Amino acid sequence: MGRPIFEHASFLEAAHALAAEHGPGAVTVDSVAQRLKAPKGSFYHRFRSRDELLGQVWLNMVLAYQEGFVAAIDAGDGLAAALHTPRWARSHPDDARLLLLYSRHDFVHGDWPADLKRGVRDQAERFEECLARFARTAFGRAGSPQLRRATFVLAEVPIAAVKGHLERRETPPPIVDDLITETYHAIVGRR
Amino acid sequence: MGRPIFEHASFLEAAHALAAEHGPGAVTVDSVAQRLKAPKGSFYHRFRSRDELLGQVWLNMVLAYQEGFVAAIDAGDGLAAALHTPRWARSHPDDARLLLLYSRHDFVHGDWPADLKRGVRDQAERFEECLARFARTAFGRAGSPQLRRATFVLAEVPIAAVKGHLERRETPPPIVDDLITETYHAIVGRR
DNA sequence: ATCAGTCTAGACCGCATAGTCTACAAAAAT
DNA sequence: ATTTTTGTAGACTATGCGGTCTAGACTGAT
Repeated sequence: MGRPIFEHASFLEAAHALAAEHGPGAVTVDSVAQRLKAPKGSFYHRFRSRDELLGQVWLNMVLAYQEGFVAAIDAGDGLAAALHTPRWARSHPDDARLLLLYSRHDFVHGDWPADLKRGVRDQAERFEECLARFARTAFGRAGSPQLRRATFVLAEVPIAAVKGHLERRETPPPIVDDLITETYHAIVGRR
Repeated sequence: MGRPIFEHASFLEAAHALAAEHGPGAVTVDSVAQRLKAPKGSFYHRFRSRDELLGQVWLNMVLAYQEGFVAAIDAGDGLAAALHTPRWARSHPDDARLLLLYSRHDFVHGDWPADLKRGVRDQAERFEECLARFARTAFGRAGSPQLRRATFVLAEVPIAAVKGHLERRETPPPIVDDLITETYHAIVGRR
Protein backbone atom coordinates (compact mmCIF):
# COMPACT_ATOMS: atom_id res chain seq x y z
CA MET A 1 0.00 0.00 0.00
CA GLY A 2 1.21 3.41 -1.00
CA ARG A 3 1.09 6.55 1.00
CA PRO A 4 -1.99 7.18 3.10
CA ILE A 5 -4.94 9.08 1.70
CA PHE A 6 -7.12 11.10 4.05
CA GLU A 7 -10.69 11.30 2.88
CA HIS A 8 -13.03 14.21 3.20
CA ALA A 9 -15.41 12.04 5.24
CA SER A 10 -12.69 11.04 7.69
CA PHE A 11 -12.16 14.64 8.66
CA LEU A 12 -15.88 15.08 9.18
CA GLU A 13 -15.99 11.97 11.37
CA ALA A 14 -13.01 13.01 13.42
CA ALA A 15 -14.43 16.49 13.93
CA HIS A 16 -17.79 15.07 14.90
CA ALA A 17 -16.25 12.70 17.40
CA LEU A 18 -14.14 15.44 18.97
CA ALA A 19 -17.14 17.73 19.20
CA ALA A 20 -19.21 15.01 20.83
CA GLU A 21 -16.48 14.36 23.37
CA HIS A 22 -15.37 17.84 24.30
CA GLY A 23 -17.74 20.27 22.61
CA PRO A 24 -17.41 22.12 19.34
CA GLY A 25 -14.91 24.54 20.81
CA ALA A 26 -12.40 21.72 21.17
CA VAL A 27 -12.48 21.02 17.46
CA THR A 28 -9.32 22.68 16.25
CA VAL A 29 -7.64 22.01 12.95
CA ASP A 30 -4.71 20.54 14.81
CA SER A 31 -6.79 18.26 17.01
CA VAL A 32 -8.65 16.90 14.02
CA ALA A 33 -5.48 16.32 12.06
CA GLN A 34 -3.81 14.74 15.05
CA ARG A 35 -6.69 12.36 15.59
CA LEU A 36 -6.35 11.13 12.01
CA LYS A 37 -2.58 11.31 12.13
CA ALA A 38 -2.92 13.46 9.08
CA PRO A 39 -0.79 16.52 8.44
CA LYS A 40 -2.32 19.94 8.43
CA GLY A 41 -1.65 20.32 4.73
CA SER A 42 -4.01 17.45 3.98
CA PHE A 43 -6.74 19.13 5.92
CA TYR A 44 -6.41 22.37 4.04
CA HIS A 45 -6.29 20.42 0.83
CA ARG A 46 -9.86 19.21 1.51
CA PHE A 47 -11.32 22.18 3.37
CA ARG A 48 -11.02 25.86 2.81
CA SER A 49 -11.20 26.62 6.53
CA ARG A 50 -12.15 25.35 9.92
CA ASP A 51 -15.50 27.04 9.49
CA GLU A 52 -16.20 24.97 6.41
CA LEU A 53 -15.48 21.77 8.32
CA LEU A 54 -17.63 22.61 11.31
CA GLY A 55 -20.34 24.08 9.16
CA GLN A 56 -20.63 20.80 7.31
CA VAL A 57 -20.68 18.81 10.53
CA TRP A 58 -23.46 20.96 11.89
CA LEU A 59 -25.49 20.97 8.71
CA ASN A 60 -25.32 17.20 8.38
CA MET A 61 -26.66 16.78 11.89
CA VAL A 62 -29.46 19.27 11.45
CA LEU A 63 -30.56 17.67 8.22
CA ALA A 64 -30.63 14.23 9.81
CA TYR A 65 -32.60 15.55 12.77
CA GLN A 66 -35.05 17.36 10.58
CA GLU A 67 -35.88 14.33 8.49
CA GLY A 68 -38.00 12.62 11.13
CA PHE A 69 -39.64 15.89 12.05
CA VAL A 70 -40.64 16.64 8.49
CA ALA A 71 -41.90 13.08 8.03
CA ALA A 72 -44.19 13.42 11.05
CA ILE A 73 -45.61 16.69 9.74
CA ASP A 74 -46.04 15.15 6.29
CA ALA A 75 -48.01 12.36 7.95
CA GLY A 76 -50.19 15.02 9.55
CA ASP A 77 -49.20 13.87 13.02
CA GLY A 78 -48.36 16.92 15.10
CA LEU A 79 -47.90 15.02 18.32
CA ALA A 80 -45.40 12.69 16.67
CA ALA A 81 -43.52 15.76 15.46
CA ALA A 82 -43.40 17.11 19.02
CA LEU A 83 -42.26 13.76 20.35
CA HIS A 84 -39.65 13.37 17.64
CA THR A 85 -37.16 15.39 19.66
CA PRO A 86 -37.00 13.13 22.75
CA ARG A 87 -37.09 10.03 20.58
CA TRP A 88 -34.30 11.22 18.39
CA ALA A 89 -32.36 12.28 21.47
CA ARG A 90 -32.54 8.70 22.69
CA SER A 91 -31.35 7.18 19.45
CA HIS A 92 -28.72 9.84 18.71
CA PRO A 93 -27.48 11.13 22.05
CA ASP A 94 -24.27 12.62 20.71
CA ASP A 95 -25.93 14.52 17.92
CA ALA A 96 -28.68 15.66 20.23
CA ARG A 97 -26.18 17.05 22.68
CA LEU A 98 -24.37 18.92 19.96
CA LEU A 99 -27.46 20.27 18.31
CA LEU A 100 -29.54 21.18 21.33
CA LEU A 101 -26.93 22.11 23.90
CA TYR A 102 -24.87 24.28 21.61
CA SER A 103 -25.91 26.83 19.07
CA ARG A 104 -25.07 27.18 15.44
CA HIS A 105 -22.66 29.91 16.45
CA ASP A 106 -20.62 27.60 18.61
CA PHE A 107 -19.74 25.75 15.44
CA VAL A 108 -19.18 28.61 13.03
CA HIS A 109 -18.42 31.99 14.50
CA GLY A 110 -19.28 35.00 12.38
CA ASP A 111 -20.20 34.54 8.74
CA TRP A 112 -20.74 31.16 7.19
CA PRO A 113 -18.93 30.00 4.08
CA ALA A 114 -20.98 30.99 1.04
CA ASP A 115 -21.97 27.51 -0.11
CA LEU A 116 -23.10 26.43 3.35
CA LYS A 117 -25.17 29.57 3.75
CA ARG A 118 -27.42 28.20 1.07
CA GLY A 119 -27.89 24.90 2.87
CA VAL A 120 -28.63 26.62 6.16
CA ARG A 121 -31.20 28.88 4.57
CA ASP A 122 -32.94 25.99 2.82
CA GLN A 123 -33.02 24.04 6.05
CA ALA A 124 -34.57 26.93 7.95
CA GLU A 125 -37.15 27.43 5.23
CA ARG A 126 -38.14 23.79 5.21
CA PHE A 127 -38.59 23.94 8.95
CA GLU A 128 -40.72 27.06 8.85
CA GLU A 129 -42.80 25.53 6.13
CA CYS A 130 -43.53 22.62 8.45
CA LEU A 131 -44.61 24.99 11.18
CA ALA A 132 -46.92 26.81 8.79
CA ARG A 133 -48.46 23.61 7.53
CA PHE A 134 -49.04 22.43 11.08
CA ALA A 135 -50.52 25.77 12.09
CA ARG A 136 -53.01 25.57 9.24
CA THR A 137 -54.22 22.09 10.11
CA ALA A 138 -54.18 22.57 13.87
CA PHE A 139 -55.35 26.17 14.18
CA GLY A 140 -57.10 26.80 10.87
CA ARG A 141 -54.65 29.36 9.57
CA ALA A 142 -50.99 30.29 9.67
CA GLY A 143 -51.09 33.84 10.99
CA SER A 144 -48.54 35.18 13.40
CA PRO A 145 -50.14 33.97 16.66
CA GLN A 146 -50.79 30.53 15.18
CA LEU A 147 -47.18 30.25 14.06
CA ARG A 148 -46.08 31.32 17.49
CA ARG A 149 -48.13 28.56 19.07
CA ALA A 150 -46.82 26.03 16.61
CA THR A 151 -43.22 26.96 17.36
CA PHE A 152 -43.89 26.69 21.06
CA VAL A 153 -45.45 23.31 20.98
CA LEU A 154 -43.38 21.63 18.27
CA ALA A 155 -39.96 23.05 18.94
CA GLU A 156 -39.47 25.10 22.06
CA VAL A 157 -41.18 22.82 24.55
CA PRO A 158 -39.74 19.52 23.31
CA ILE A 159 -36.23 20.90 23.20
CA ALA A 160 -36.54 22.46 26.63
CA ALA A 161 -37.88 19.23 28.10
CA VAL A 162 -34.92 17.27 26.83
CA LYS A 163 -32.09 19.68 27.45
CA GLY A 164 -31.49 19.09 31.12
CA HIS A 165 -31.10 15.38 30.59
CA LEU A 166 -28.69 15.86 27.74
CA GLU A 167 -26.59 18.10 29.94
CA ARG A 168 -26.35 15.34 32.50
CA ARG A 169 -25.71 12.79 29.76
CA GLU A 170 -28.85 10.87 30.69
CA THR A 171 -31.22 9.36 28.19
CA PRO A 172 -34.43 11.35 28.51
CA PRO A 173 -36.87 9.37 30.72
CA PRO A 174 -40.46 8.61 29.65
CA ILE A 175 -41.84 11.42 31.78
CA VAL A 176 -40.41 13.81 29.23
CA ASP A 177 -42.80 12.44 26.65
CA ASP A 178 -45.66 12.78 29.11
CA LEU A 179 -44.89 16.43 29.75
CA ILE A 180 -44.62 17.17 26.05
CA THR A 181 -47.86 15.32 25.33
CA GLU A 182 -49.79 17.06 28.07
CA THR A 183 -48.56 20.41 26.88
CA TYR A 184 -49.40 19.53 23.32
CA HIS A 185 -52.99 18.73 24.17
CA ALA A 186 -53.31 21.85 26.26
CA ILE A 187 -52.11 24.07 23.44
CA VAL A 188 -53.65 22.48 20.36
CA GLY A 189 -56.53 20.54 21.92
CA ARG A 190 -57.30 16.90 21.17
CA ARG A 191 -57.93 15.96 17.60
CA MET B 1 -7.38 65.88 40.38
CA GLY B 2 -4.79 63.24 40.87
CA ARG B 3 -4.27 60.10 38.90
CA PRO B 4 -7.36 58.15 37.92
CA ILE B 5 -8.68 55.36 40.10
CA PHE B 6 -10.42 52.41 38.52
CA GLU B 7 -12.99 50.84 40.77
CA HIS B 8 -13.88 47.23 41.10
CA ALA B 9 -17.44 48.05 40.09
CA SER B 10 -16.32 49.86 36.95
CA PHE B 11 -14.69 46.72 35.66
CA LEU B 12 -17.84 44.78 36.36
CA GLU B 13 -19.92 47.35 34.52
CA ALA B 14 -17.61 47.45 31.54
CA ALA B 15 -17.54 43.68 31.33
CA HIS B 16 -21.29 43.51 31.60
CA ALA B 17 -21.76 46.07 28.86
CA LEU B 18 -19.34 44.32 26.56
CA ALA B 19 -21.01 40.99 27.19
CA ALA B 20 -24.43 42.47 26.50
CA GLU B 21 -23.22 43.97 23.24
CA HIS B 22 -21.11 41.18 21.80
CA GLY B 23 -21.56 38.15 23.99
CA PRO B 24 -19.45 36.90 26.89
CA GLY B 25 -16.79 35.60 24.53
CA ALA B 26 -15.97 39.15 23.53
CA VAL B 27 -15.12 40.08 27.10
CA THR B 28 -11.35 39.95 27.09
CA VAL B 29 -9.15 41.54 29.69
CA ASP B 30 -7.85 43.91 27.05
CA SER B 31 -11.28 44.92 25.80
CA VAL B 32 -12.47 45.66 29.31
CA ALA B 33 -9.39 47.65 30.15
CA GLN B 34 -9.58 49.51 26.87
CA ARG B 35 -13.22 50.44 27.46
CA LEU B 36 -12.28 52.01 30.77
CA LYS B 37 -9.02 53.36 29.38
CA ALA B 38 -7.46 51.53 32.26
CA PRO B 39 -4.17 49.69 31.99
CA LYS B 40 -4.06 45.95 32.30
CA GLY B 41 -2.19 46.19 35.54
CA SER B 42 -5.12 47.91 37.22
CA PHE B 43 -7.35 45.12 36.17
CA TYR B 44 -5.13 42.47 37.67
CA HIS B 45 -4.83 44.56 40.77
CA ARG B 46 -8.58 44.14 41.37
CA PHE B 47 -9.16 40.69 39.94
CA ARG B 48 -7.20 37.52 40.16
CA SER B 49 -8.20 36.44 36.67
CA ARG B 50 -10.61 36.90 33.84
CA ASP B 51 -12.64 34.03 35.25
CA GLU B 52 -13.11 35.90 38.50
CA LEU B 53 -14.43 38.93 36.67
CA LEU B 54 -16.86 37.03 34.49
CA GLY B 55 -17.89 34.77 37.31
CA GLN B 56 -18.88 37.78 39.36
CA VAL B 57 -20.78 39.30 36.47
CA TRP B 58 -22.69 36.09 35.97
CA LEU B 59 -23.40 35.50 39.62
CA ASN B 60 -24.70 39.03 40.13
CA MET B 61 -27.14 38.55 37.28
CA VAL B 62 -28.35 35.18 38.46
CA LEU B 63 -28.90 36.43 41.96
CA ALA B 64 -30.89 39.41 40.72
CA TYR B 65 -32.98 37.17 38.50
CA GLN B 66 -33.61 34.68 41.23
CA GLU B 67 -34.87 37.26 43.67
CA GLY B 68 -38.23 37.70 42.00
CA PHE B 69 -38.57 34.00 41.45
CA VAL B 70 -37.96 33.16 45.08
CA ALA B 71 -40.36 35.91 46.16
CA ALA B 72 -43.14 34.42 44.04
CA ILE B 73 -42.56 30.98 45.52
CA ASP B 74 -42.45 32.46 49.01
CA ALA B 75 -45.82 34.04 48.29
CA GLY B 76 -47.07 30.60 47.30
CA ASP B 77 -47.86 31.81 43.78
CA GLY B 78 -46.51 29.23 41.31
CA LEU B 79 -47.97 30.91 38.27
CA ALA B 80 -46.28 34.16 39.19
CA ALA B 81 -43.02 32.26 39.49
CA ALA B 82 -43.50 30.83 36.00
CA LEU B 83 -44.36 34.24 34.63
CA HIS B 84 -41.43 35.87 36.35
CA THR B 85 -39.14 34.90 33.50
CA PRO B 86 -40.94 36.78 30.69
CA ARG B 87 -41.59 39.72 32.98
CA TRP B 88 -38.02 39.95 34.05
CA ALA B 89 -36.92 39.57 30.45
CA ARG B 90 -38.95 42.65 29.60
CA SER B 91 -37.53 44.76 32.39
CA HIS B 92 -33.95 43.49 32.03
CA PRO B 93 -33.45 42.57 28.37
CA ASP B 94 -29.67 42.63 28.49
CA ASP B 95 -29.40 40.44 31.54
CA ALA B 96 -32.01 38.09 30.17
CA ARG B 97 -30.09 37.67 26.94
CA LEU B 98 -26.90 36.93 28.79
CA LEU B 99 -28.45 34.57 31.28
CA LEU B 100 -30.80 32.65 29.05
CA LEU B 101 -29.03 32.68 25.71
CA TYR B 102 -25.64 31.70 27.05
CA SER B 103 -24.64 29.18 29.60
CA ARG B 104 -22.62 29.50 32.73
CA HIS B 105 -19.76 27.91 30.84
CA ASP B 106 -19.68 30.69 28.28
CA PHE B 107 -18.69 32.98 31.10
CA VAL B 108 -16.25 30.81 33.01
CA HIS B 109 -14.66 27.94 31.17
CA GLY B 110 -13.47 25.02 33.25
CA ASP B 111 -13.27 25.37 37.00
CA TRP B 112 -14.63 28.33 38.87
CA PRO B 113 -12.58 30.41 41.27
CA ALA B 114 -12.92 28.91 44.74
CA ASP B 115 -14.84 31.76 46.37
CA LEU B 116 -17.35 31.96 43.55
CA LYS B 117 -17.94 28.24 43.64
CA ARG B 118 -19.56 28.73 46.98
CA GLY B 119 -21.91 31.40 45.66
CA VAL B 120 -22.87 29.27 42.69
CA ARG B 121 -23.62 26.30 44.86
CA ASP B 122 -25.72 28.33 47.26
CA GLN B 123 -27.63 29.81 44.38
CA ALA B 124 -28.37 26.39 42.89
CA GLU B 125 -29.47 25.08 46.25
CA ARG B 126 -31.81 27.96 46.84
CA PHE B 127 -33.34 27.36 43.44
CA GLU B 128 -33.82 23.66 44.02
CA GLU B 129 -35.35 24.38 47.37
CA CYS B 130 -37.92 26.55 45.62
CA LEU B 131 -38.72 23.74 43.24
CA ALA B 132 -39.15 21.32 46.12
CA ARG B 133 -41.39 23.66 48.03
CA PHE B 134 -43.51 24.24 44.95
CA ALA B 135 -43.70 20.51 44.25
CA ARG B 136 -44.99 19.89 47.75
CA THR B 137 -47.75 22.48 47.59
CA ALA B 138 -48.74 21.77 43.99
CA PHE B 139 -48.35 18.00 43.83
CA GLY B 140 -48.49 16.96 47.47
CA ARG B 141 -44.93 15.74 47.73
CA ALA B 142 -41.45 16.40 46.35
CA GLY B 143 -40.49 13.05 44.87
CA SER B 144 -38.55 12.70 41.68
CA PRO B 145 -41.48 12.90 39.22
CA GLN B 146 -42.96 15.86 41.07
CA LEU B 147 -39.66 17.69 40.98
CA ARG B 148 -39.37 16.93 37.31
CA ARG B 149 -42.77 18.46 36.68
CA ALA B 150 -41.90 21.49 38.75
CA THR B 151 -38.72 22.06 36.80
CA PHE B 152 -40.59 21.77 33.56
CA VAL B 153 -43.31 24.20 34.38
CA LEU B 154 -41.37 26.77 36.39
CA ALA B 155 -38.07 26.84 34.53
CA GLU B 156 -37.83 24.97 31.27
CA VAL B 157 -41.04 26.15 29.66
CA PRO B 158 -40.79 29.83 30.62
CA ILE B 159 -37.20 30.03 29.47
CA ALA B 160 -37.92 28.23 26.22
CA ALA B 161 -40.88 30.49 25.50
CA VAL B 162 -38.76 33.59 25.87
CA LYS B 163 -35.56 32.53 24.21
CA GLY B 164 -36.47 33.04 20.56
CA HIS B 165 -37.52 36.59 21.20
CA LEU B 166 -34.35 37.37 23.08
CA GLU B 167 -32.34 36.03 20.18
CA ARG B 168 -34.10 38.44 17.87
CA ARG B 169 -33.73 41.22 20.43
CA GLU B 170 -37.49 41.60 20.71
CA THR B 171 -39.35 42.20 23.94
CA PRO B 172 -41.34 39.03 24.55
CA PRO B 173 -44.94 39.67 23.41
CA PRO B 174 -47.98 38.96 25.64
CA ILE B 175 -48.68 35.68 23.88
CA VAL B 176 -45.63 34.28 25.65
CA ASP B 177 -47.40 34.73 28.96
CA ASP B 178 -50.48 33.06 27.54
CA LEU B 179 -48.52 30.02 26.44
CA ILE B 180 -46.78 29.72 29.77
CA THR B 181 -50.07 30.14 31.64
CA GLU B 182 -51.90 27.55 29.55
CA THR B 183 -49.06 25.11 30.03
CA TYR B 184 -48.98 25.83 33.72
CA HIS B 185 -52.64 25.01 34.16
CA ALA B 186 -52.30 21.88 32.07
CA ILE B 187 -49.45 20.58 34.17
CA VAL B 188 -50.43 21.61 37.71
CA GLY B 189 -54.19 22.04 37.32
CA ARG B 190 -56.11 25.09 38.54
CA ARG B 191 -55.88 25.90 42.18
C1' DA C 1 10.03 64.64 55.63
C1' DT C 2 10.05 59.95 55.11
C1' DC C 3 8.49 55.52 54.34
C1' DA C 4 5.27 51.80 53.25
C1' DG C 5 1.58 50.53 50.96
C1' DT C 6 -1.56 51.17 47.04
C1' DC C 7 -2.53 51.62 42.47
C1' DT C 8 -1.55 53.13 37.62
C1' DA C 9 1.03 52.15 33.47
C1' DG C 10 2.11 49.37 29.72
C1' DA C 11 5.86 46.51 27.81
C1' DC C 12 6.55 41.90 27.69
C1' DC C 13 6.06 36.67 27.75
C1' DG C 14 4.07 32.20 26.67
C1' DC C 15 0.77 29.68 24.51
C1' DA C 16 -2.91 28.18 21.46
C1' DT C 17 -4.71 28.48 17.11
C1' DA C 18 -5.99 29.39 12.02
C1' DG C 19 -3.85 29.50 8.05
C1' DT C 20 0.45 29.54 4.53
C1' DC C 21 4.41 27.86 2.20
C1' DT C 22 7.67 24.90 0.23
C1' DA C 23 9.30 20.29 -0.51
C1' DC C 24 8.44 16.01 -2.07
C1' DA C 25 6.23 11.44 -3.11
C1' DA C 26 2.95 8.81 -5.62
C1' DA C 27 -0.12 8.23 -9.28
C1' DA C 28 -2.10 9.43 -13.70
C1' DA C 29 -1.87 11.22 -18.19
C1' DT C 30 0.76 11.83 -22.38
C1' DA D 1 10.05 7.83 -20.18
C1' DT D 2 8.43 12.22 -19.12
C1' DT D 3 5.38 15.48 -17.46
C1' DT D 4 1.38 16.92 -14.82
C1' DT D 5 -1.64 16.45 -11.20
C1' DT D 6 -2.85 15.22 -6.80
C1' DG D 7 -2.15 14.97 -2.25
C1' DT D 8 1.13 14.15 1.90
C1' DA D 9 4.32 16.33 5.13
C1' DG D 10 5.25 19.57 8.52
C1' DA D 11 7.89 23.80 9.44
C1' DC D 12 6.63 28.40 9.64
C1' DT D 13 3.85 32.82 10.21
C1' DA D 14 0.49 35.86 12.19
C1' DT D 15 -2.65 36.95 15.62
C1' DG D 16 -5.09 37.22 19.82
C1' DC D 17 -5.27 36.13 24.31
C1' DG D 18 -4.41 35.52 29.57
C1' DG D 19 -1.22 36.60 32.61
C1' DT D 20 3.46 38.58 34.55
C1' DC D 21 6.79 42.00 35.55
C1' DT D 22 9.00 46.18 36.61
C1' DA D 23 8.77 51.17 36.93
C1' DG D 24 6.97 54.80 39.01
C1' DA D 25 3.23 58.03 40.78
C1' DC D 26 0.12 59.14 44.41
C1' DT D 27 -1.61 58.72 49.38
C1' DG D 28 -1.79 58.22 54.18
C1' DA D 29 0.47 57.15 58.53
C1' DT D 30 4.16 58.41 61.58
